[in-house]
Amino acid sequence: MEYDLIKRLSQYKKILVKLKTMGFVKVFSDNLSDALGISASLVRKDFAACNLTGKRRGGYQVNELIEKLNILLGKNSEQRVIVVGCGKLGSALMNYRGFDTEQIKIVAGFDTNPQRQNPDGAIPVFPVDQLEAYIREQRIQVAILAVPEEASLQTMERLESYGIRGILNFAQVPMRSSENCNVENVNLALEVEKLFYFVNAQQTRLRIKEQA
Amino acid sequence: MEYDLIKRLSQYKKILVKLKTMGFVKVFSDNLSDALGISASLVRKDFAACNLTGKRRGGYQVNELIEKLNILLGKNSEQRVIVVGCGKLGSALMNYRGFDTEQIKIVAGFDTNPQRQNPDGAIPVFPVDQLEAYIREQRIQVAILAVPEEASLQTMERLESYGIRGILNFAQVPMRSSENCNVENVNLALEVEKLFYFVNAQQTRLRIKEQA
DNA sequence: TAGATTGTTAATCGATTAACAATC
DNA sequence: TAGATTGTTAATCGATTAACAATC
Repeated sequence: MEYDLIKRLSQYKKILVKLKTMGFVKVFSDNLSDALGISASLVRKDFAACNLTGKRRGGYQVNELIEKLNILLGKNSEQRVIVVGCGKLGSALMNYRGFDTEQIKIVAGFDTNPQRQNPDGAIPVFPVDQLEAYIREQRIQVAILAVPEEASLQTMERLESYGIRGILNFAQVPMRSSENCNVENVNLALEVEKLFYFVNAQQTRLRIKEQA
Repeated sequence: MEYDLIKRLSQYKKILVKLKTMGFVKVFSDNLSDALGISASLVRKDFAACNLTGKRRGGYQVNELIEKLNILLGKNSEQRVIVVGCGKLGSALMNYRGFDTEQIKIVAGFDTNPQRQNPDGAIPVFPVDQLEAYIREQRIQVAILAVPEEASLQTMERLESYGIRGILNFAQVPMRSSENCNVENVNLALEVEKLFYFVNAQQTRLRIKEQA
């Protein structure tokens, strides 16, 4: 999975920004490995894979790393995203504060329900039949999908055909990525299930210990 | 990561339930491997690891699998969860439809803001100072954390000290699991970042191709 | 019996870490 | 120069797959 690398790149960047505010000019692979709980080898390997070079004795330049990581992560252009499906979850995501710090900007929402539409809002919400025009005119590449389960497959296919290249999918049914369109599935129920599995497993283990 | 196994167990279960409604009585490892896009060996290995046995010629009993998977995933008792932080995201999660089908029940919310409190709602929202009493009295083990970044660390520590064993964390700062408490971090900004990385990477690749 | 599928062992693969020569 | 840190190669580890003997 190349996914882990991207995740780490993003983590490196966050730490580097913090270090910069603390006055750091250079960092060593050891510093970053400590902060992330991974080996220094992996840090160096990641950097090498991304053509981020350091000096054999002087470590890596913080400024240079941040700048290059921003380019790699596409942070130098604004990251415009639309939200399709503006029910409770969708509209919560439209106002999610966690996006602000990451140059991610929700530019519009779309919903079939006229009561949720509001073309004049701070973040406008349009009817779904304007999706295609909007995506093509504004050259939108990434969408967050928060429609009810029934509509998810059909909506996903429409988004792909309109030229969307990346989808963050909150529908209960996980979707697979296609050649043109990368899909990240966020399955909240599954995450909660994992937690209960661990809680149960832990208690079972304790019970076995007590018996022994 | 044992995480992948749990994820697959949950996926197996979902498929098996569907197959059951279609009248299936038994399944072969081949059927499940096709549905999940993994090898049949892995299916058999997963089942062996969970003491789910089949017959050398007759495959696995669908009913038996579902039942045992439900026990493993803790689905036979109701999975009660509280939501801490009932802003837009938190209250959207309280009403998230995707939990219903998985026996996950949001039993209460907690918020410091009196305007959001509503002890008599369908899902009551209490002041945060009632957290400890509620968790201990109701023996709550799992919490969803959707508080603003400033409050996340402190709230997490409180939850742990009150006996919470699993936390689904929506705060921007990822938290590490401790011995007693398992933390799953949902970092929405990171997910969106991944998508842009792929979109960019794909376009870069195309550009390079064109130049060649 | 012959055929099919499990359960399990060995092989493969990819990701991470350890080690160390190159070099600042 | 001596010492420290990178960049890279070899070793390790874990997860997945392939293969096949056991057996229904």
